[in-house]
Amino acid sequence: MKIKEMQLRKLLSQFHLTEFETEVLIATASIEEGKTLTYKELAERIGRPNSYRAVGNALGRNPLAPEIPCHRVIKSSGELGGYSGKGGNRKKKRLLRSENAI
DNA sequence: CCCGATTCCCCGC
DNA sequence: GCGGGGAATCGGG
Repeated sequence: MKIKEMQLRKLLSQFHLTEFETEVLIATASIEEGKTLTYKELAERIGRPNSYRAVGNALGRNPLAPEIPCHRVIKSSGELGGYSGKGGNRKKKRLLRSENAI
C-alpha cells in the first residue's frame, strides 16, 4: 500500500464516487509504467473477477482521466478499448506507444 | 429495468 | 485470425 494511494483516495472522495469506483480508479492508478492490464485483470485485482463491465463503467466515469493512467487498461483481445479523456482512443494509442507499452 | 471503455464460446472459411 | 450471433455478469441511476 503506497502513501500515494491514500492521498488519491482522499482526492477521489471529493467527487461523488462510490466505493467500487474508487477502488477501480486506485487500482488503475497503481499500474506501473510500460504495463497494461485488461479490464478483466483489473477487475480481478479489486477482487471482482467478473465485474469487468462495472470496471469499464468506473473508468468511463473517471474524473481524473489525464491523471489516472486509464489508457493502460485495454481489452483482453488486445484492442485498446476506450478512453473518455481528451483525445479519445487516438491519444490512448499514442500514450501507450510513448510508454513502449505496445 | 436498462446501459455500458467487456468477455467467452460456437461455427465456418 | 476474422466475421456473425448470443449469453453471462456487475454496479449505478
